[in-house]
Amino acid sequence: MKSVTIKDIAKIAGVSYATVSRALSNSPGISEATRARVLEICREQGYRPNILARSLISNKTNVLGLIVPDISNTFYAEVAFHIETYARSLGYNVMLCNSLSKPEQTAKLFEFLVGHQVDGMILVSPHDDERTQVARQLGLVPTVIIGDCEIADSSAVCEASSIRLDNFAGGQLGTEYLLGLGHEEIFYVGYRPGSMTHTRRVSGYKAAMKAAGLRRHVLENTDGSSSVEAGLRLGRELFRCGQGCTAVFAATDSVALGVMNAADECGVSIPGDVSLLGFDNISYAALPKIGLTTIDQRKPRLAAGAVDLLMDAIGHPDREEDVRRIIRPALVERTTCRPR
Amino acid sequence: MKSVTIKDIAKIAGVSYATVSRALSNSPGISEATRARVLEICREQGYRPNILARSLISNKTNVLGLIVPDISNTFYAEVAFHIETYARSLGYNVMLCNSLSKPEQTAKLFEFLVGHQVDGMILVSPHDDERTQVARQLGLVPTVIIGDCEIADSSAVCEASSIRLDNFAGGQLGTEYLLGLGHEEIFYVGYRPGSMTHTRRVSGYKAAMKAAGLRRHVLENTDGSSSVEAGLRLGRELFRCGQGCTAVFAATDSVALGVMNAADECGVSIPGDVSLLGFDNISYAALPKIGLTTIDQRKPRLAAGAVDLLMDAIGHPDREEDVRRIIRPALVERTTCRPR
DNA sequence: CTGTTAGCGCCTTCAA
DNA sequence: TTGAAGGCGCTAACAG
Repeated sequence: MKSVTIKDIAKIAGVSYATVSRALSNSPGISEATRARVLEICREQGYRPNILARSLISNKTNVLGLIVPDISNTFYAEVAFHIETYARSLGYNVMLCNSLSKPEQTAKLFEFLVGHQVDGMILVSPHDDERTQVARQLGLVPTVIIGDCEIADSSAVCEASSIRLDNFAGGQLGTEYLLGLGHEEIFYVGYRPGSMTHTRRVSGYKAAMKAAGLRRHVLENTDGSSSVEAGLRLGRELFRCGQGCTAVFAATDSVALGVMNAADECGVSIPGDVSLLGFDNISYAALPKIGLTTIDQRKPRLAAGAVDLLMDAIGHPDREEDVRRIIRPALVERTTCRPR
Repeated sequence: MKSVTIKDIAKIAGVSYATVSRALSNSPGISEATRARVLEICREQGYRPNILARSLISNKTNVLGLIVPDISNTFYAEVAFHIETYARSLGYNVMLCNSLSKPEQTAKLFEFLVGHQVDGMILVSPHDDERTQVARQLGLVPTVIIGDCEIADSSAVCEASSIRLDNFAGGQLGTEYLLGLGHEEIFYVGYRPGSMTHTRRVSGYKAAMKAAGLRRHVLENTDGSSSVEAGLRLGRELFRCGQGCTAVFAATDSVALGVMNAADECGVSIPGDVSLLGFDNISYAALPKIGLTTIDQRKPRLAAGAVDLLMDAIGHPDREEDVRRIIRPALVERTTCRPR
């Protein structure tokens, strides 16, 4: 497994290291003859450049760090896929890490990636305390955050560019859609306090309901995270004491899935008795048996936007300003909503 | 963004580079006093080691390359998650790449990762031609393949250790389960020729059917890959010309999902009229509304096994033998199968 | 056009 | 206990 270096090639070709280096990097100032000969020898010997050594000099690795909570969650997996694909097309490679949404773990990973000299970092983080934790490290390397940059219940703001969906508009859009269908008793289920994302979504819902002169009903989820189980619990609660609800706007698709399950249990038909609207458009939502109508997070755009922002930040390391990109949400109609 | 180096620290502390290096690496032969002082200065200055430079000397990066077809596919995402988590616990980081199952892309990625001096490589590849492509590169770095190592329709074998599910046993196990439920007209749907994995699965099915003295029915999928759409097409074909089938054994869960959908369309009840068994146990299968009974791929074990094999290969680079680990399949009972 | 030299950031002998 | 010097693989001046 001993790898052949530029020196070995030089020796065989009977030239200096520098000449070999020139031949490899397409530098000018070398005759076609020697270049061809050197390249040929490289091929024969199975030479492959040591990218590390190269990076050490150029001070550029062409590697981006990417931290997501959990790659086995389809939402993050899709975002990661798009980031990787797009970054690669721009000549960058991605080093992916799972933070498990643990602040200390995130900080460690950040540290590690910086040590690895990544050219930039993308942090996907829906947890406010995670971002609070890395806040002080943000100056170390150009960073883009996917998600909210503000921290709920505080005035802190991360010093990094960011891109996110307009969650307020999403909450509004979804609510107005249900309103347009003739629903009036619309319940917002699964609001998770302490998350800026959730706070914005529910605000959109409230604003739309208020504008329509209707009563707002919010079921809070006090779990640490949104899950099918949380949705199931909340759904049971809702359907058991059936309060005349005709439509449910779930805080996330996972929660919606749980609500669906609860509806089955309680003999509530969706969309016969109750319409159900999700938020995120995770891939499960599109499954034939699910067919969840939902608000799309526009993952490809989110991913591409984040990479673009990062490229920009890398290109202008001295610029002292951050930019926030906010994407307009879109409604994906499937089969879980019906006019009243 | 200028990073502080060991030299800067040395200058400030008024010692030599070497002393700083010793302080950082816990080497013996340095007084506690200076060590403490140096470390303190490092903290103050925000020093962080350049892992690249370190790797250049040690000839070890503590990075593993991981190539999967597509991380947005939940199956690979889960495997990747387990690999990353386990590898990290062993002090390794993972560099993840999506091959899109394109042989040339895979070869390029392999090349890149080798150039990056990864200590080892894990290749998840269900496509025979992809492995054919990288076969010649396998000697460059310790490699473990997750999946079949043999190539269908050829006698070629990859020179690398490998780990995979016992697909033959899985085919058998599933078939025997359906048999035990009293089914006799069992159709194997979605066999994809040219894939060793599929070939093994269908062989298991055939063997079990033969042993029971029953007729085998195999519906081939001539698409390049297994998908919900392929399953939908095959399911329609099957249910339209209803040949007395009472149970379907789908080649993969994705195919099973498509079959479910086709059943809905054709007014066939699952499991009322027809039992449905999948293969893989992707996360969709566990969703309440799906509840697919299936053969589990045991992803955590697959992942851990692959990493263990790789660690072993890295530890013994001169060993000239490959090992094949084959995992026993397990049945996951949910709600899509019923006694006849 | 080609070779020599220095150095990227770090570690590791070998002396002192 | 500490310092000086060499080198990992490669690039980038500067000479020749």
